[in-house]
Amino acid sequence: MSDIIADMILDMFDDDNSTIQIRRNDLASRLGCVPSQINYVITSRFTPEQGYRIESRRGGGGCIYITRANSKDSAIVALINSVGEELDERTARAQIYNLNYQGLIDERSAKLLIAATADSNFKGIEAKDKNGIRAKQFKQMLLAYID
Amino acid sequence: MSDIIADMILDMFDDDNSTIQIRRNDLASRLGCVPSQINYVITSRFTPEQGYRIESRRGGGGCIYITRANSKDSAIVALINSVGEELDERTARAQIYNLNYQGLIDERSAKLLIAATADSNFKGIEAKDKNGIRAKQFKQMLLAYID
DNA sequence: AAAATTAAGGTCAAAAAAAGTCAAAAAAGT
DNA sequence: ACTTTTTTGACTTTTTTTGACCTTAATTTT
Repeated sequence: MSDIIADMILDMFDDDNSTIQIRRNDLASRLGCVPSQINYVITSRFTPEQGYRIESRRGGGGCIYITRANSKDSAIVALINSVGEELDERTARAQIYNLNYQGLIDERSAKLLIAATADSNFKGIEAKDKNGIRAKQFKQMLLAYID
Repeated sequence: MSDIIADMILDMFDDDNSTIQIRRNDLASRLGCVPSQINYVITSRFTPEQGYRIESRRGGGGCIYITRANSKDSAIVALINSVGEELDERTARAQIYNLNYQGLIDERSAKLLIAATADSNFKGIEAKDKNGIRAKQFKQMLLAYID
């Protein structure tokens, strides 16, 4: 079942269309599965490591957006994969510096990334938590950059 | 529906026109919604924090005025100062959207800000902590932007 | 001029419409 | 047998929609 759901989602992408929109309940009832299975599929197979970014809105008219990185951005996706679950400030800085040096991101974005990942934003937060948040944000921001 | 209403309102603004006027009942019946939904949209999406000011007159000939703040340079600084110690995802989003709409930040930066402030980055973190981190990051990122 | 009527907009809370979470049970691999 | 992945469903949270009732202002009637 999960494969079918994943295929269905993949089929919704077409070449010029890097973002799709799904209604969770619709899709679930069309496929005859419970709605939460859609979440399962999304969280297990449409991860940042695979080059996908998820956004959603609850409430009336709500839906789930899935954005896919396109193939020319493979360098950034590769970097995302190298990050793992945690990321410290030093490493983040180095990566950002490098991305900018290689011309993969512009200077302003590099500045925003540096600002976001600075340790001073996380005062009082346990190391494990902050490095986890930083890793997630770093990946999300890079994905946002490329779409 | 609420999106349609919001768009309709946004469309009424043009460059030299920072105040618009709407007749609540008119707009509601034109769009086929109940009048109070107009209030809902206004209070949820045209808040002072987002740079809008609302005035209205009841009674015969009454109407609602919406004024958009058009402070140019120091607008970002003003916004930074208006953000307190905590910031939730929803408010962040609204502010980012507005900054971009008013041309104070570019689209890519808006995307990076949205990505950084997304709630999904903070799974498992206590509300107070995450809103604190978000507030700090938001301010730091905006400061980095205007550098 | 006062009273009544009509024409606005305002408020608030309940109901509905989504999506999210989490953990237990089931199935599939190894 | 044990481990990982999938399936399910009960419960939560967020956001939107709707409607009944309230307040204010302008207009009309007495």
